[in-house]
Amino acid sequence: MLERYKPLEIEKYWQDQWLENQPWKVSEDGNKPKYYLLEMFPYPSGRIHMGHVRNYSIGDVVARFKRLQGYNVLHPMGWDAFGMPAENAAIQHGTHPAVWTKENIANMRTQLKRMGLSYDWSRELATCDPDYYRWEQLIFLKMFEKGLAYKKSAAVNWCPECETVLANEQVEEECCWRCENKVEQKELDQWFFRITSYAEELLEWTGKLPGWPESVLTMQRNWIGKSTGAEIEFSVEGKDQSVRVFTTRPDTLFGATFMSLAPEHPLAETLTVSERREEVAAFIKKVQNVDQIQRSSDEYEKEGVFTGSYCVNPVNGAKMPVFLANFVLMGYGTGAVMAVPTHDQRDFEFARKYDLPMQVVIQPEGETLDPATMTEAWEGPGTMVNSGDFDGLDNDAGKEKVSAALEAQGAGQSSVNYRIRDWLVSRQRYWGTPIPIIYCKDCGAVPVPEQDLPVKLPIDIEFTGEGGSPLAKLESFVNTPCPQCGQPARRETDTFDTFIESSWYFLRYASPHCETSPVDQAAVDYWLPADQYIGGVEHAVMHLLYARFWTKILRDLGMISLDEPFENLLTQGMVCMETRSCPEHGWLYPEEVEDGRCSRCQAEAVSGRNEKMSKSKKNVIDPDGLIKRYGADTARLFTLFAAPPEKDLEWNDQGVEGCYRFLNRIWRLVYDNLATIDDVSEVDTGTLSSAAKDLRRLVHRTIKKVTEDIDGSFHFNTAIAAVMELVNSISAAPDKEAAPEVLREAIESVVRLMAPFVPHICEELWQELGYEDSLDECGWPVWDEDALLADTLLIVVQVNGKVRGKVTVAADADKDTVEAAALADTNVMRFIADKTVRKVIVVPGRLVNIVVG
RNA sequence: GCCCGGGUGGCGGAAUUGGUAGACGCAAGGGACUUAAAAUCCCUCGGGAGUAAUCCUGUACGAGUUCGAUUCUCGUCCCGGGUACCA
Repeated sequence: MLERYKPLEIEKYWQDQWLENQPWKVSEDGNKPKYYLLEMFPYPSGRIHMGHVRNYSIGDVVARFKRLQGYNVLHPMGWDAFGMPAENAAIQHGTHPAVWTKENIANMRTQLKRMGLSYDWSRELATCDPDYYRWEQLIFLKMFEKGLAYKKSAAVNWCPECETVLANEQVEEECCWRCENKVEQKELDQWFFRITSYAEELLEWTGKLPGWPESVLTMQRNWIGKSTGAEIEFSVEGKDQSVRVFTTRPDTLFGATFMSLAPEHPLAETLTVSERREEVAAFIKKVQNVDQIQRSSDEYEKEGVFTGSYCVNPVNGAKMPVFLANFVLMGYGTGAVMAVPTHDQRDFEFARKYDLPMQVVIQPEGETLDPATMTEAWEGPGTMVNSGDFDGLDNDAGKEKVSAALEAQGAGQSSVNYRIRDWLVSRQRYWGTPIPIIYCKDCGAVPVPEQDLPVKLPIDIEFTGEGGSPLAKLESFVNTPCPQCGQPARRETDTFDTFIESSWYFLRYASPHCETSPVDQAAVDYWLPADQYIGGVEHAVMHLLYARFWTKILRDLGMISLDEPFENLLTQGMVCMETRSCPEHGWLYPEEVEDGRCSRCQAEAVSGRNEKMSKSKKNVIDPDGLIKRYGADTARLFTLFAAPPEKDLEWNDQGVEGCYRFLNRIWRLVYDNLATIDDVSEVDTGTLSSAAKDLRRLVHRTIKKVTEDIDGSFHFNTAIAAVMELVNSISAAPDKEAAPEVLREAIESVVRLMAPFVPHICEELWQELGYEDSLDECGWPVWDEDALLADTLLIVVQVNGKVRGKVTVAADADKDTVEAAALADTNVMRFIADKTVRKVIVVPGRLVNIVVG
């Protein structure tokens, strides 16, 4: 055995072994329980970053741990390969997105292998591969057939200078990121998925996912945003038209004094009288330039414009002026609200500004509201007043009563509304899955016949970042005969949102090479649901909701029988770091800062916020340097030890050295004791000295702690700390050579317990300890309950809640004995001597609190 | 704005179900070994008082519940994530 730990040599040896033997290649096996461990697959941005190292180190611990526990573990890896950065690289550097992506995948695959992650690489997939996206196109066609995919008009960010659609991220302070021109909103015909049809089921199942963090479930519930209320129809005075509103407060209907419509509302134009047309048009234009987040914010100045038309309140015949208002969003409800200024704060502000009438219809208990003196709306509960037959009712009961009355009258009914909107999946970009639709001027939108799939993304294409969608300019792609009538037609040139690929890749892993359908049902039945999904908390809503949605879609298409894809979810925190910038050169990489100055111009580097490591802000650490210097085991250990997984990890590279030192300590522990423990008998628990018993107790307590820290809570940092303590104690253990069999058990336990975290060094040491089989073969250590028990316990003694002493008692001492020992402690006696003992609280095995006064 | 998290020494973090605040590691200081350096080992390490025993104080801030609060409740401040075309 070598005296020194040489990580790079060891890691190369074991990685070569793993490459050759593929020990983690799995198939369906009825003899073992299955365990599907899934980590969110990466976008191939170029190089792995610390977030990946963290995510995949966490996952690998669990995968290796479960394997050691005897599970048949599926642990796959792939690439979320479509997306905007590839196209940006093409525009900026002239590299084709396909080439750029392929190179990145090759690089990152090498990097992941260098980390010693236990993947079944035979299942690797890349979403930009036609063998993958062809199935997505098929699923889309089936959805189209069932009406779950449909087209409608929706707004996009449009840069008039570049003549291109911009993603939200490409809009900086309302301007295009490339040419800095003002961005406009433009209406386009786009494809949608009817996720709203699944809103109720998606919501209901949030109550049936006990393995998910409550915070994620709450976020999803709020995102779906179910609210119950009523839809009410208001006829327009003097016209054969009506405005439908959704309200959660039908109980306030008698207080509705005007109407507010979204500026985009289809009736906005027809309801505008000719003399107000100019003013209204100017207002609509102004609102269109403001984004929705700003529009719905509380601080945003509420503004509106009168259309000149009036509605009639169906319950009291009141004449209600119709306004367009900037805070009403077309995307929510019906895009129109009945305004009740007395009981809705936004309506209140609006009414005060435009001097509109107010009528109190809910009186809170013990108060009398008067519109003349009110300074804000009363949104709380109360008794209904000024509401005809409903006067005197509790407003909560009134909600249903009013809805019922409206229904009888034919002017409305109770209704449920969701905040969630249908999923817009069209993207006016190149690097994505082509949408398999052909437009014929006679037949309309015609699906590409199944046998013609996949519609392959053409490769011979130019990138300028200007002039609209690149695919639309490629005549050879666009022009194609109509599959129905044969006359010349045009292909859809939009591509799919890349969130679609990540909504079903975890199903494809079960049968990644299936050539007859998206998934092999038997394989999905065996492997799914994923027992554990691990990924960044930033995906709490969108990705995780879309993945749940598509699982249900595939179920309803009869392709799988699965309601939910992920049994347990671990959302890891982000890896954050301070950003730094130079006034001259913009964002700076850490290696571009020397002594707080920009390495290029020597200007002082400005420290920015601490935020998620991201390439665009250059606050990233390249894990490669770490691995080259210390090895993969140290890199893994450090990310696992630095913080518990669900917490954000603030990067600081000082702790790395300590982890490397710890691995050296383990190495030396084996090296120094190898001769002593070379040939020993079994532990005989009957004849152990008290020192040997103490060591053995700590060994078994550590096994228990590490097992529970990994299995229950993923608290790897405390698991590792426990092994560190064990190593310290073994080194310091008195007279350990006297019981070499206990020493051997202790040292072997250290190696076995660390194996999921730092596999290379542990395999190597396991071999040095004389084992020929891999650690994988010997299973996870089991603790001996009898070895855990101690003879004595340390009990803390408090007086009035403050620690005043500690006493040691026999482990089986009864309450009275413990109490007596506590009262007899000399320091404790000082504090109770001249006082009356009022109460003594004894917490068995822990503490005694003496209350005096 | 809205929704979801978080805030503990110089730093990362630990603390079972409300029961010794600061485990483990880093950094720092002191010492041993060495011609020297590296490596390793030993000691100190929240703040304050004290020779010491020990005492006071301390978990973002302000209240509350409790024999006892980092933990539970209410309010405030600050930081991070998401906000539907970044992935």
